[in-house]
Amino acid sequence: MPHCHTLIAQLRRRGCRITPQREMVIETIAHSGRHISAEEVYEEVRRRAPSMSLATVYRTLDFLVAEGLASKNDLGGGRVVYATVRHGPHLHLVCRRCGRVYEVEAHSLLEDLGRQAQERYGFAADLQHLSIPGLCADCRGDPV
Amino acid sequence: MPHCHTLIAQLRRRGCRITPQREMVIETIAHSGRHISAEEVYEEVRRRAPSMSLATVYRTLDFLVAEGLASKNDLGGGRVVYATVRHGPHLHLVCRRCGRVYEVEAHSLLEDLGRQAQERYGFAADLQHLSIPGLCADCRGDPV
DNA sequence: CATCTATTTGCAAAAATTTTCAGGAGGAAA
DNA sequence: TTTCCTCCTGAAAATTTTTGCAAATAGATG
Repeated sequence: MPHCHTLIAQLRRRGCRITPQREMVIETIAHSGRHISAEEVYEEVRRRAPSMSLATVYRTLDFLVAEGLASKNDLGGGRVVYATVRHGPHLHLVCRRCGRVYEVEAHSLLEDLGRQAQERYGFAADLQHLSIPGLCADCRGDPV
Repeated sequence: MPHCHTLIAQLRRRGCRITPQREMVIETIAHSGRHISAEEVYEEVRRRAPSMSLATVYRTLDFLVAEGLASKNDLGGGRVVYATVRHGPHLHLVCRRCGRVYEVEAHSLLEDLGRQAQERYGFAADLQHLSIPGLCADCRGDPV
């Protein structure tokens, strides 16, 4: 089953309304297979439905994030991207100087972190696309 | 030495220019002792310097984040807050449903995570104000 | 299939954030 | 202290994101 269908099925199961607009946004993010900006989603969706408004794209993206089916990552410099939750937990190491994003595998520590958050605070952490700011190797060597 | 002086001294050491505007923004965040929005910083700063522009507040905040002296946290629902890096590493567990933010102590796992990022990827993670999205205990019990 | 109602949408206006650009000033060097 | 160069600032414009509201509609029910 395609990824977008899985997501839509989940929403149905929760009793959320599935509108053509929502489907298109979901399909667009899911099919892109990468992190994509609101503007890109909008452009893509407009090809199929020129009447679709940008506001709806934003609202749908927020909706998906609130439902835990998509992640929102602020990469700095006005770059805000979304992606569906799909792969296993992994990290985005976002360099606060050059803005590069290093996507790295989740290791056991991440899982431990999630387990601890659950056990200690009853908090179900979304670790699918966790962003961590910092300084990358290149920028550390070039501090000025 | 007051916290804001420490921050300013660090910037000087790095060769950054210290302007009155930057000092005021730094003092405002540092003295607030909490997470504060750009708008709040602006209002506070304007009392002392009515000519200060909002654009400068935004630029200065971005600058501080890029320098690693402040953190920027998107709490969802249009709430974006800043804080100076001060305490040891700690987590913000941000509920994606109700928006509440639970500030919890850093545990050893967080330090391990930072160490691994450093060792494996040469990435110096900022763990002072790490935000993790998820679902809080209350909202898990009330999924609809 | 027709009806009903809470949700969702599009549009337009508002709010938030970033950029542009012409001065203005921090601070290194003389 | 004065000069100079680069970076910083204010103001306005541009861009991005959110919101209010009337109209439209998904999905439950009869």
